Amino acid sequence: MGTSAPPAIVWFRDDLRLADNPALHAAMSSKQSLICLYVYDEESEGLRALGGAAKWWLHGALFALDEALAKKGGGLTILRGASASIIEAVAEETGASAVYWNRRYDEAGRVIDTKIKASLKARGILAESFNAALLHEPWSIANKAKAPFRVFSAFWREARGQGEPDAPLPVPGKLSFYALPKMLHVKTSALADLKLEPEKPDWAGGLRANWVPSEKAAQAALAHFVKTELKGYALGRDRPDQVSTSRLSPYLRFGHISPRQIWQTARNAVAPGMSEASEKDLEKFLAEIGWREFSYHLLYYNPDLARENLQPRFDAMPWINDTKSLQTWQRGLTGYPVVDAGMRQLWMTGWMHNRVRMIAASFLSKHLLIDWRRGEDWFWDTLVDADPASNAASWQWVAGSGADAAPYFRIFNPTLQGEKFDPDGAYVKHWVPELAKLPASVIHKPWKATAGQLAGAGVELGKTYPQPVVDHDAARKRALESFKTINEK
DNA sequence: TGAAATGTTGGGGCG
DNA sequence: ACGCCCCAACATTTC
Repeated sequence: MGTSAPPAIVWFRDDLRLADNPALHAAMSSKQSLICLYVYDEESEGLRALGGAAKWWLHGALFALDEALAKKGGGLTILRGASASIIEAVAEETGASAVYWNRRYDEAGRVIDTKIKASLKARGILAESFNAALLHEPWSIANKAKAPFRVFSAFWREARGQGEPDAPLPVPGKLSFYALPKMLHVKTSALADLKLEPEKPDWAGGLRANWVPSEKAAQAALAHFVKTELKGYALGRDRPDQVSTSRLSPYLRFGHISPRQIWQTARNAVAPGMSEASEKDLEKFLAEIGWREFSYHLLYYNPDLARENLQPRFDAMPWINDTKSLQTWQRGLTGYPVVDAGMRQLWMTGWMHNRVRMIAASFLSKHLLIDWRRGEDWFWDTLVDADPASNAASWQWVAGSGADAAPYFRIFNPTLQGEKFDPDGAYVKHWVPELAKLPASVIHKPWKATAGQLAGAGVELGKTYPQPVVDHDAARKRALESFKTINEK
């Protein structure tokens, strides 16, 4: 209900949850009535436009957040345009005395937020920002020389050494909302007006079938994971043929869940007597949270992480960037089954198993010698968890251009990787159904199958399934030669 | 959070 | 019985 007391604005961004939301918590604690905003900003300079899959996710996420707020008697107001002018205008028109938000770490976002904070303060409006997305602020972890870390293991040792992260904030109880005046001059948008969902063609069927973008679904996924998959995670996490990873990545990306919540739940689950998961399983899982933290650390200190090689010598890398072979990769038609399975899983569901991400990324940047940035772009557009830090940092890691990267000569053999981590070929059979009848002994190398095996499986190489787009041995040698050219002093 | 090439060892076949 | 060769099997190094 509108009251004469000034309201407080809660500006939601990549923190689309009610629990453990410091900005929301601070606004509640102020005892003011709330205005909950989301600004869809395609105008401010430098912000990277969301990819297609992320837009689809955001649509569902905003719908779910609005519903959750409605249950508390309010709702989410969606606005469209440049963040600065919108936030300032809403504050002005409603007489809000405070604006609360949770921090973001991409450079364009930080620049925008800094300006808004200054401008609000200049008008006597309280502007406060919080950490909702990370266990550790990127600037709070430094090495002995007070410099940022460039190596994960050292980073993570220091982070762990700082003690346990803060406990998450509780789910908020009663909220009181401010009734926005109907005459608000800032135009509000209906969710549908944002056109976040694909129309023609509607390619999102597989996404809908696999994901529920909400805070509630995030908590359910976490509970399910610690109950059934955490045990054995240390090994199981590498098996794309099994459901053994948490699949929390898109929930983290949009802030349906926080790393603090994940940390606490996983830790409590491994408390004595609570679970058969071992300390090792837990540490492996927490280290994955650690990689995300490290990625944000890298992004904060290297704002161009998605564009610039962390190792400048890679600027001279003789990439080939052949459009045709890029397309075989994007479409899952490289002729290497485990690569194709991964790329099709990505296209169909907006997500790919992490082990297969590494294999597919290695294949693009090494076997095809295509600039990792083309791959990063494709993942950005197709992943529901496309994250400004993790996506860029992981691509640089695989390509070898990262600070703490896999050495360039570490080239995955897609056949061996497939045989090792998808031993029965179940993952390939599911995502590359035209190979489903091949015996497991050749499923990762159909070009080595006998004529009888191929005929028996209804496979005709070059017709029903492609011949390998490159020869592994030759491609490997070519990659090593290319690397040599940038490695000479 | 590799794979391939090269080196070493030891058992077994065989003259 | 012995030396020689072959080659797994494993270890090391190289990319």
